[in-house]
Amino acid sequence: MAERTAYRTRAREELLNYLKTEPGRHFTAQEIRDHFAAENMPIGTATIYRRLERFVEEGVVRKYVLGPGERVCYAFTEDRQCDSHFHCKCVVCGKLIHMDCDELREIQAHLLSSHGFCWDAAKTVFYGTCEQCRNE
Amino acid sequence: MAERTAYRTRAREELLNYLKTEPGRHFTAQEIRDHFAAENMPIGTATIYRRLERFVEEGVVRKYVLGPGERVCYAFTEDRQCDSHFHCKCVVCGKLIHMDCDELREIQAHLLSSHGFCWDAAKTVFYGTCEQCRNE
DNA sequence: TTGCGTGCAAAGGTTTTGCATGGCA
DNA sequence: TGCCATGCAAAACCTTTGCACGCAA
Repeated sequence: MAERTAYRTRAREELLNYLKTEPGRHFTAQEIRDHFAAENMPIGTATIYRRLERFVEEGVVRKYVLGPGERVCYAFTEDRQCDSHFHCKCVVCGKLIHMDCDELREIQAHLLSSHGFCWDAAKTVFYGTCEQCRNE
Repeated sequence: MAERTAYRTRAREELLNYLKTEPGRHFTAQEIRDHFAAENMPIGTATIYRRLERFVEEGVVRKYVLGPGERVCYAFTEDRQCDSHFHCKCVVCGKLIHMDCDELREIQAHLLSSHGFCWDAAKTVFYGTCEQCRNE
């Protein structure tokens, strides 16, 4: 497998730094584009998509969809072993909650051993209502 | 809430019948369009999207995304009484697995009590791979 | 100097919308 | 007859691609 030399460019650095400001948070391509445009140092759309895709290949960033009709988004992966990280989305306010939960990890094992289903946590989003919205 | 009268039209009937031929299987809008075009009784794209969306509202059809960059797709929901159990969708073969599982129910309680998140099982789908597909 | 990375613009593909017509109740 | 549903075409959107230039190594 031919390994290309990775160049350290402005766009590359800025982009990754931005994602790193909130590890685990999901950014859409547009959010990223708007951010840099607002900072008066725009990055081309094509570059954003291409770079993000490269980051995904390199395993530095993860790619998600949060629901039908939702856009693809990207998040900086703190740890490589991120399959144990779960997502809950509030259907009322739209908030996305990141959750690190041992019980859920056990369930993952249970689904596999007892039901034969290998659940991919990275692809799954729990829909429901968050505490705040429930209190309103 | 004003309830609109549902008209029985050709497109509506045909569309639903087609989805019913394989309950649980997910169809993309294009697959559907191509199917009817091939049968020499085309249905307009807009109609397909609009109808499907209505079916989703009515709870007859479910809407899915199978992964980042994948298209939205739709599947006929066999039973209406799906609140009491859980759904796993195989991203390889598309099979929808209905699951009655006490451990999952416990997790539901755990999410609520420990994380404050009220998970709606009817809206959530576990994505992963089924046993059969994993063995191939 | 080499060739990867970037930016712009254009293309591609999917989904939505507007509007006139058709068809069910 | 009164509306909802449909079809067509165009628009809106998001993402990808082509190409020339810039820049890191």
